[in-house]
Amino acid sequence: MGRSPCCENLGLKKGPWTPGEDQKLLAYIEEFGHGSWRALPAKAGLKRCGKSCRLRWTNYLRPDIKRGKFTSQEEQTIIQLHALLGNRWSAIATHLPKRTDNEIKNFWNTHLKKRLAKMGIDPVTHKPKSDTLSVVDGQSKYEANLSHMAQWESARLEAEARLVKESKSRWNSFQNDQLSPSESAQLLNKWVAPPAPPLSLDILNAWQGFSSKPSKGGVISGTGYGHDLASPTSTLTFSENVLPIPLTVGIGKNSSTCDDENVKEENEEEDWRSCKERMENSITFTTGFHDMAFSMEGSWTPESLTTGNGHVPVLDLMEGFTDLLLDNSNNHSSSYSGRDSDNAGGCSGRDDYEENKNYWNNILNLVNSSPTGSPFF
DNA sequence: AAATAGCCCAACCGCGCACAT
DNA sequence: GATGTGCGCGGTTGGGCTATT
Repeated sequence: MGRSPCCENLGLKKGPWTPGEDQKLLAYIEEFGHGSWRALPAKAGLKRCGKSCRLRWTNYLRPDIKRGKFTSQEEQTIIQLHALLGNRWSAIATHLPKRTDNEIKNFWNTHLKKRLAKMGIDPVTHKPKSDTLSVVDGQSKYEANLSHMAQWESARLEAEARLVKESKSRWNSFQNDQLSPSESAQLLNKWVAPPAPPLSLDILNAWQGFSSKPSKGGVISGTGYGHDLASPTSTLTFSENVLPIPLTVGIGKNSSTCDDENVKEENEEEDWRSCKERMENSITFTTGFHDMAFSMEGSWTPESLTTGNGHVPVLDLMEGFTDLLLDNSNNHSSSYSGRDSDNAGGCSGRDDYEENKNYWNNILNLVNSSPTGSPFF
């Protein structure tokens, strides 16, 4: 609705923060908490708007910020989450402890995005820029399904992020209030009650259930989530364009077990061309979609995420994609030609299965170990 | 050594959501 | 229900730094 007027006030300082200003802000927040950002500058003796103070604190002064180079693990996480969530930096940041959304955004824009572009992949759609793949019914259906899944997880992650923030702010307020021990205990219980069963990706839970205990035709049991796919409250619109749809058939460094050694000498451009050719020739690309059996009205079951032969096309999509990127980031000019189009029964089918399992288990661990699980953090 | 280009990132801007009145 | 306020988010900018010419 209304625009915040705080920054329209004249006489407020803008631009880079001085060490003195940092010191004032830091000292004030350490002693009193930030409370109302709007009121903070006056109380702290700063000639800044509250918004500027909040930004300075959240992006720079906060003590729990990790600075410096992103690790390859962090890169991988960003790429994977971006493929799923798009530019929802705050949601992505909730799964990268000690990194700010701003930092992640900058890193994406200055590094990862360019890397994608260089490889001929549209960083927005995560599709090859010259998308020569024909759209068949099965694929369209699949894209729609995947879009729906991604929307779900996006909504969930947003909710998760909100929970985190609420918990944070309540804890701050709690700290600022002068309460008796019993009152404190009561409020603590109320505000930072033990979290409900860990929020995690339904898809991943489904996958975990699948990978740990394949069962026929049953919903995931024990997670508390697998059975409930009622519509999320989020009304966000998740563009299907952010989905990493066609990227990964036959790509990924881990698939190089079938590669000709000579191919490793090829440069990135050639790699991508080779990749595209293989995608275009792919058979599993379409059969995988046709065989996708899950219903958007029903539950996500381990079976619903797989094809008839137990292969998981959704996972292929993500896995090869991130591997490809990370591969490039590490200057490994290996080919990603490994997973042949007929790989359902090919040389790396079983490997793929294991890789995918590990891949998604890693993400699941990442998600489940996110700050949400901690009442205080 | 100077000029230019490109990179990087802190900070700003404007929008939209949630909530209060 | 309409309006105002506070806040958070994502996009963008601008200036410092480094590399290249």
